[in-house]
Amino acid sequence: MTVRVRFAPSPTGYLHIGSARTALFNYLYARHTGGKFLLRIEDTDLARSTEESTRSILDGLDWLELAHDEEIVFQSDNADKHRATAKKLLAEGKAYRDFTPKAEPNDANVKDTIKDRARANQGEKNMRDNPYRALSSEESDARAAAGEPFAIRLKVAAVGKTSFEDAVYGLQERDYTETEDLVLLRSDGHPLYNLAVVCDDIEMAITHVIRGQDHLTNAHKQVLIYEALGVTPPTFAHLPLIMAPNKGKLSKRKHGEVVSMTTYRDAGFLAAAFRNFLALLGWSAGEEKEIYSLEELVQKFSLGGIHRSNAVFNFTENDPRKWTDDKAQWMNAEYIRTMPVGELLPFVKAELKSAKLWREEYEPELRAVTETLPSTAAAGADERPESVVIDLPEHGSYDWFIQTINLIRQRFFTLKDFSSQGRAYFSEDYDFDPAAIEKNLNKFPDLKVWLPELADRFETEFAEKPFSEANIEEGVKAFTEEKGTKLGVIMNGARTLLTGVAVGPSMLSVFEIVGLEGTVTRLRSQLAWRL
RNA sequence: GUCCGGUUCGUCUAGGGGUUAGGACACCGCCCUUUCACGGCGGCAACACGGGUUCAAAUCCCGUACCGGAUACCA
Repeated sequence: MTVRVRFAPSPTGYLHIGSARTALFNYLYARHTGGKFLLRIEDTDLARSTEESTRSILDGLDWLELAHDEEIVFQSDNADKHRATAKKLLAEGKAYRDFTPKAEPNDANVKDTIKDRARANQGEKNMRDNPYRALSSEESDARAAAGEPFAIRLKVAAVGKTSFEDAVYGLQERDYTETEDLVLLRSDGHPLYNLAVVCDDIEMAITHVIRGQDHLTNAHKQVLIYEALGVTPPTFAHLPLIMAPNKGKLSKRKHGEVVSMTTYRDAGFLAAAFRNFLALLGWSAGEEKEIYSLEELVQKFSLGGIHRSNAVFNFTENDPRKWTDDKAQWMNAEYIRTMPVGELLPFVKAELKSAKLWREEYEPELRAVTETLPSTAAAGADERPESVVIDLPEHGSYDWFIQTINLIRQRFFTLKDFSSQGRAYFSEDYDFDPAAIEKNLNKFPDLKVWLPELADRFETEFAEKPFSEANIEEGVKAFTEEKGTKLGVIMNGARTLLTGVAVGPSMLSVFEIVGLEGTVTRLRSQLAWRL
């Protein structure tokens, strides 16, 4: 039988990290088994569901590149079928009408109210004491015909237990006395979650239900409905939860943006890196390896590798450096630094475009995506050259662009860095970091004269000679000796003027990448000095 | 309360009767170096607790503690 799984979010907010992982695991399982990955929007809670939220969830899945098969199912479209199913169970005597007036909704702290009620019922609560359970069908029909409102509840047997084999948590058993006669249909005719899920899963021919562990007890209720319907339940696989650093609930309200997928997209994360990170939160292939391509994840994924214990998504509020999980940040940096540059290029292009730094000269990118480019191969490559600049491509050309990206990405963490820290490589209009000025320029006032002087030297010296690393090094060293200063003073001063920041690749590479003309102009510029 | 689940470095985790308890991130140190958030090398750091079974327990069993989930005419 072909595996069919589904991701079934309720559209009451953006795609958060927990749902994203659930979606990913469903996707991986489907691809691993050659099955189908379906999407169902559980929008039956009219009050809370929004179209905007649906769109945002779709955006998130799209960003993570978790493409679904077949048409999206909107649960609200199936309400009639759900009602029909409830009525069928009623007709068969497997459910009954409950004429108890609907309890007052206490919106305030529903959760607490429920808990208090449950605690109050402790010990002696008989789940089968509903007076309408035993009402004769004649009387029930009569009261319904008279227009008396009623909910439809499933008639759960008095003795016995539900049981199923969870693919993650193993054999799960629950005594009937722990489960009340659950409501299938509200008195206003609105079908309830457990009914809707079972009906839809049957209709969609779902074979494996992979979802959060918070649904474990729902699974028992759903098994009851499957049994009443005479349908074999699917295989359940419940996932451990992702918790906040204090091991409490990770919530949108309390933790805000860190839990939203769009945050990561907007912060310059690569979907591949985030997927990789997510996959390792609650699942492991049982080997000492961290970087997995999507293909490898698909190939190695198994329900058996899913953990039973919750995982903490670790971050520190109010610490800009640790605004999100360290490992996620590292993973992203690792991808940016080591993935084939051809694969990275489209993302860099998008980033530069949005920062208005993209030039048509960089364009012939098709070649890049298909060809393997100079060194810095895939993740796991044994060596990372300090500089990958090999020759002197025309400044601003396509080849120059590739080499520049390859050079600067070695110290980058996100795609955003290409347009912020890397701005000076693509534009003459870049800012100077005051700390860099202080550290590399102000401390050595002589540089105000020396650097323009160096520019003159470069201009004459490289009129004929190629402006290449070896030659530059020779020139700068001679200049340094003449001035009786240290190489670092000149280099770091130049770095600040040329790039605006105090950190970056080897200065020789920077000179070469910026080019003779740019270097000369920037060394002569007094812009930074005025700050 | 009751039911269900969980507990290995700060975090993600490997290991499921005999291991110096492994890796990754983070942190710290050293090296490289013109800078650095790159890279290299190294360090710190964990089996929740108590019983039992066994020649031998992180690993199996029981209990306790703690954490989480569930409890609804929400999804």
